[in-house]
Amino acid sequence: MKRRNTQAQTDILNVLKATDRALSHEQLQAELEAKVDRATIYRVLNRFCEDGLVHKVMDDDGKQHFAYCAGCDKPNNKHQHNHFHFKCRKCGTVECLQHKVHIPLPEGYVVTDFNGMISGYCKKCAEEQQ
Amino acid sequence: MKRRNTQAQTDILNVLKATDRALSHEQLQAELEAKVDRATIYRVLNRFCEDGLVHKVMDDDGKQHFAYCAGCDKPNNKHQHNHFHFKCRKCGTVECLQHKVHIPLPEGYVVTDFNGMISGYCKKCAEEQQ
DNA sequence: TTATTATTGCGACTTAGTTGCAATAATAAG
DNA sequence: CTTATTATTGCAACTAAGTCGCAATAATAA
Ligand SMILES: [Mn+2]
Ligand SMILES: [Mn+2]
Ligand SMILES: [Zn+2]
Ligand SMILES: [Zn+2]
Repeated sequence: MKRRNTQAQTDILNVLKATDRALSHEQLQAELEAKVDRATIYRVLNRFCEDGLVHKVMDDDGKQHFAYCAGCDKPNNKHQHNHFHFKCRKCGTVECLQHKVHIPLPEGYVVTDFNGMISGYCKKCAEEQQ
Repeated sequence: MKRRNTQAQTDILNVLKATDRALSHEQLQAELEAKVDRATIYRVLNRFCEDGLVHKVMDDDGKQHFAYCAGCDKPNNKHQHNHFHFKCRKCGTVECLQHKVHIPLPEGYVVTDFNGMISGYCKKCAEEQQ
């Protein structure tokens, strides 16, 4: 399937490019002044993931967040998402952390995906807390 | 609220104690020959999590898995779940890996939870694959 | 200009997990 | 042992996130 250029796609990609955060569907839709259908947003995001333009992270509430691939590893031309994410329980932001991880696996195991998420309170919210 | 001893609870805990894996609701229910209601299973599991008896991990399909706390860190009497998990895309098992991780966070950030999950194929399934 | 087909919008659907409420039963009190 | 208290359970209804089928739209190729 050859990809086509559409407004919805460029709008969504621009929102993602404009931040270093991983956005939930909800957050993304809020940023899109142009009304784009829910299902379309999900389809576009999944296409971006397939194309390696964006990566998806699952938070511990089971909600997916999408981030533009900027700080991702590219060892010998292979794209890897082995970095951690931090989710603030108060303000809800999910940020990509720089820190890369390599976890030793039992012999014979094959890795296809990595999902690392730490939750807590970001500096701002931790201070406001009390 | 003081806890009471019930059959459902001991059954569920026994299933979890008998394995080193993190079980989904579905997998757990399959192990329970005694019919326990879906909602009850979830409530029991969440109670166990509150009590620090069990920990919950989210897989990248947004499905939660529960494991008995055996290999969890206990620095100065504080219970921590900073280990990784491996989920096999074929057989669906989620295992707790020994490997502990400490991720450096920006100053002022406060951690409350850790969720680390690697997906791929376990040795057995990788070999069968082809 | 027309044909091809990727993409969109809409609604219906699925799946995982939660919640309200009345019934049940574990523990404490008498 | 009997009764009272209330944590726990089962059931059904509900929620929320994400997916899917399908007809309409529109980007690209011919
Ligand atoms: Mn990436
Ligand atoms: Mn633990
Ligand atoms: Zn925050
Ligand atoms: Zn396997």
